[in-house]
Amino acid sequence: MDAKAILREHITKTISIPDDQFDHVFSHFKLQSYKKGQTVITEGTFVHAEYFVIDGCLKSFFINDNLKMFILQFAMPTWWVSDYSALYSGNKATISVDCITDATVLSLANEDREKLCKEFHAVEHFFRWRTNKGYVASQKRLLSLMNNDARHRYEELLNLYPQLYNLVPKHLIAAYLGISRETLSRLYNNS
Amino acid sequence: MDAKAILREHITKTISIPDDQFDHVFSHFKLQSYKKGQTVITEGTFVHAEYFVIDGCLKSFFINDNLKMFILQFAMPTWWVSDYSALYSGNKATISVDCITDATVLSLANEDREKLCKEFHAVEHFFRWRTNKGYVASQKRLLSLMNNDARHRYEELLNLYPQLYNLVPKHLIAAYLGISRETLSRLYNNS
DNA sequence: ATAGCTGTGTGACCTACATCACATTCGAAA
DNA sequence: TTTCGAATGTGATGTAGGTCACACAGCTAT
Repeated sequence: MDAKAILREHITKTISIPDDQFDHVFSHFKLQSYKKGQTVITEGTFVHAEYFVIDGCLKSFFINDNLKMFILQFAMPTWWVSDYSALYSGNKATISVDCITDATVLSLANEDREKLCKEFHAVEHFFRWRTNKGYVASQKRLLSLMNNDARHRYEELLNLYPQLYNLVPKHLIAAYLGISRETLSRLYNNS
Repeated sequence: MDAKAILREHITKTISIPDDQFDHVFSHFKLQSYKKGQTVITEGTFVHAEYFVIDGCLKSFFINDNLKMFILQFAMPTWWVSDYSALYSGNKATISVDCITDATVLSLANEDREKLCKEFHAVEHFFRWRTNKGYVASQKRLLSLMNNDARHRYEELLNLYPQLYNLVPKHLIAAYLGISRETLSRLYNNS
């Protein structure tokens, strides 16, 4: 299935949209390929677009003053990723996005999204629901972080995304869970 | 300023809307008063509405198996609060909402919000942006929870919402920060 | 093949915070 | 004004997870 079909299928889970309208919408997306390790959004620079993942795996992450990394999101196919705080506000990025594997994405510029939302009520509806889901997921993760210990969160993550176990280096999983790589290593080895 | 004017002012920060349209929108809201301690959403029951705070302070919270409480949000005037996970999905609530002080809110039923979003493109736009902001705030809090220690998060909270210090009992602030009330007490005494 | 880098395991030790127990203060109701 | 419960302070002690240090395995590029 090509990028266009994947996006179409993704969108039509939330709204229905006639072919010609979708063609118009799709014309605003740009297909981009990245190599493993390449950076898509760099902390400290302006953010112009958000990205819909077609293939591969990206991460959005924050690096604190002690150079410790925290991962906000692993972005798998059909997920959206960006620094939304920076994108919506027009400020410089505080988080970065890069590629854990070779990746193909569809990029959508901020002003194109806003233009499309204005043109088509249904597109606005789609993006409202996409963010709704993101918001709910983020709240869930907040609760889990406060409520559950590291082992519990680790099992939760692997249940939700079994692919991650083989796809993503363990120290990145630790950075997502909010624990050190050593603690993660001990979690699944010593009992 | 009455409830209608407060809502109008709140909405027109994001969209512009003619008087007659706003009147129609407003007619779907129901003004409700609660006493301190009253419950607005009860865990385990179905959720039908979301709430726009006119006056007072509410909290949305989760209680785990050990009866430990975690606060997701303090809802102050012009904030929205509900169990959005339950509201959007139609499932029973996993979090509760109650009143820290006497409170006045405008309730908006889920199907009325969806109806209004369908009727007026601008209303859909408004709700998209409201959720955008919530999503960004939630991500920020996630990062802070992973990145910063308790003292840092405490100061962050008080900077952002100085009113909370006098308005809200300390053990609730602790439940928001994800620490025990004892630890919070030690934070600002034995400094 | 060798060098070098990235990822991972593991021991020793440290620390922020939790938990438990009890004392104290304060505000609201009787 | 007394009483009672909710909120808060504080000491003693426990523990999950962090940090540091070092070992070693497996790629990749020369």
